Amino acid sequence: MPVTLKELGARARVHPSTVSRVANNDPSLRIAPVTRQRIEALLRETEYRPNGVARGLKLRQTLVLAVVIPDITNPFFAALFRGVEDGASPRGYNVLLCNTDGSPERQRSHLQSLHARQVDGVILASSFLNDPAVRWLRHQHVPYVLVNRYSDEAHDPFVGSDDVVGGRIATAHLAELGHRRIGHLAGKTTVSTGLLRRRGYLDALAERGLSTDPRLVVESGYTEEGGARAAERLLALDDRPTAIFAVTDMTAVGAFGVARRMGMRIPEDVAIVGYNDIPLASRIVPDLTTVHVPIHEFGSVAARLLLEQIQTGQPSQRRVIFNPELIVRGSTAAGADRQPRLPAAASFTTE
Amino acid sequence: MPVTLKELGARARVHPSTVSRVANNDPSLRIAPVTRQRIEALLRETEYRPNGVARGLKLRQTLVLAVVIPDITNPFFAALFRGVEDGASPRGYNVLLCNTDGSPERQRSHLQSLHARQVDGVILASSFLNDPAVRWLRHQHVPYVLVNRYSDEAHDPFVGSDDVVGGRIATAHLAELGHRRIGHLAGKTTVSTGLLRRRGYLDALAERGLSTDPRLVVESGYTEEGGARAAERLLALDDRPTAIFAVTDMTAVGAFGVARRMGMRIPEDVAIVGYNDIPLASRIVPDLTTVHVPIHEFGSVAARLLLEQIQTGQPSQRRVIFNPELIVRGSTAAGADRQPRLPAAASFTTE
DNA sequence: TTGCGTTGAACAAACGATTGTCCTATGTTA
DNA sequence: TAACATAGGACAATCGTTTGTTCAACGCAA
Repeated sequence: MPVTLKELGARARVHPSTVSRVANNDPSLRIAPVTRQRIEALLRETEYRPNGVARGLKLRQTLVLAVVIPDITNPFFAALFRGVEDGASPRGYNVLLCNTDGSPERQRSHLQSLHARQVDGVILASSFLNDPAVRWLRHQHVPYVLVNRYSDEAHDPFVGSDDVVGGRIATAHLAELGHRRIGHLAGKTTVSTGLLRRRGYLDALAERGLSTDPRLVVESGYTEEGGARAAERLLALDDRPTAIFAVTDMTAVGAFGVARRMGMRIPEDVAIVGYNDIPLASRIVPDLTTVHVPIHEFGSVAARLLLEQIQTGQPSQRRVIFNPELIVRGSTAAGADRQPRLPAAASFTTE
Repeated sequence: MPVTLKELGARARVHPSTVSRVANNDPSLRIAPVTRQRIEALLRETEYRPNGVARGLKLRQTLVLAVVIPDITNPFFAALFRGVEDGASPRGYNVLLCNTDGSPERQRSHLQSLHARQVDGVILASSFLNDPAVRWLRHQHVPYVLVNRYSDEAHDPFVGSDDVVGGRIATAHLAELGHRRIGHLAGKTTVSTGLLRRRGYLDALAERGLSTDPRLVVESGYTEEGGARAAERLLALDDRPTAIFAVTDMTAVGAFGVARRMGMRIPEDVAIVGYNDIPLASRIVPDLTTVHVPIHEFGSVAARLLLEQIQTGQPSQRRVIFNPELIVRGSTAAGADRQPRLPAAASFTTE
């Protein structure tokens, strides 16, 4: 058992509250220097650390945040988590991690549990459009920040990229290369990234007067497996696309596997573009053309926004939107120069 | 503010303790059916959830575990974490995640913070040989399980693979292929995996009477970057190795990059074997021959061992050692059949 | 009517820390 | 010398639950 204030009080022959005041350097405490030294010696000797649970109960602050994501084995979320921890840890916070596997039910149950645990705030990267769980957080006055996906436009603090622009530049790139039939692995329409990147895709096609054959847009979800299933459908079409824009890098990786199994060459038989620029994207062969977003910063900025709300006690509505940036690699350009990407200027807008 | 027992007591016109007993279904409670129903209705209506912090203080159990690892962006640790969460979450536990980046100082500071927070147990996958932090955990009576790396042979509950055997089969494989000069990216001698896999490497060479040129063994650490630096040294030798056994897949990936930059072909100019069989291993080109271990199970078994200790209140010394298994892929065998790996029988020994 | 067993709860003491208030002894000033 | 400051801490309430103990009221038997 760790030592308590009561024990220390007994050993120093003072009241526990006095030990507490010395430990916390309470300026309102007037104390004889000799007594203070006796107590301080004892604190050092016993390596006293206040019981965080008791402290949490009294102060109503646990110094714990939570990150809720679909799946930590997806490199995107691993990088995101690091960003959060790197932002929160120096301020004395520890971070809980909850995986939902994309299930609203598991998400809800995790959030309830986190609320009962009195976590100081939640970073949610698994929200749906019009998500009742988000409304519930708001209603319970749990400080929170949405990341990557949002729920209700402009109502929640949010960190992410401009998905419409991202979807557009990805698709435009394929069009510029001369592709006329461009398929889309579209995530889910119940998720903002799915809806918006698809919108960007459609915008780019419309701007160029290209066909928007509905069969070229297939819901894929966000897993490699889902990407594979959707890519199979796309590539099984009679008039199959010569290029594919995948809603995320992991779905693109799923498509890679399918194309390879079908004996198709990338990019000669089918060009592929992903989204997010996870580390894996530059290591597969051919390396993946993708839309770069600053994943680690998503996390650290979200942590900052969350801590701000916690400190002020005020819910915020700040939205930090990063500009996505196309990274051209081998999956679209056969002999693509392998130019090293310059570190992006921290270009973003905040509203 | 969530509703409290006191408020509910007032509303139901009973003492808060009575509400608590109804909520917890205390069998020692004798209560009039009508009163019980009134309280139960109120509990449902308000969706009462006991304050976890207060509960933790009283019950001395927080239902929080912690996982301490070097870096979650390393896919090995991401899979490990999923295993832990999948084992712990169904039992009502939440899991804190702490990254140390391999720094003993950060590890120590995280463990102290976790202890002050009264976490119920710790899963530690970043320990060193003879680690003072592990002794400290033992001394503080914090339930813990070491994973992948151990600190003091046979003293701690542990889940991992037989690293000597793993190192041996990896090296033996290269020797069987005819390689005479086999290099080793050796991790760190301060870490059990580094020491033991190196021992396996040396054993395999000795058994075949092959040279054990000390220049062929280079400390690499466990990051991709570290693997790259070490591989550079190895491949810069006049009589450079024709094959390399890397202590982990990530160091092998570092070596891949270097070999590629030096214009060497894998496996023709240099064959490479990794360790762990992370998902990435089968996706790079050529795909990586490696030593398979059940990463997700490492995590879930560790969670089980930890919860056992917590329930019994007794520290355990159980060690679960999985048999590693060689997966031959393209990084050692030019035309390697791409045979799908059969799911490994759950072969392991427990001591 | 007294006594006793039940029923149906209330009471109170923790868990460990924080913090506003109060108290006593010692000086100091008028 | 009386009144008053001040120094140096002690006291006690509180955060929300849990759980051993107590207690009033009632019914029933002797």
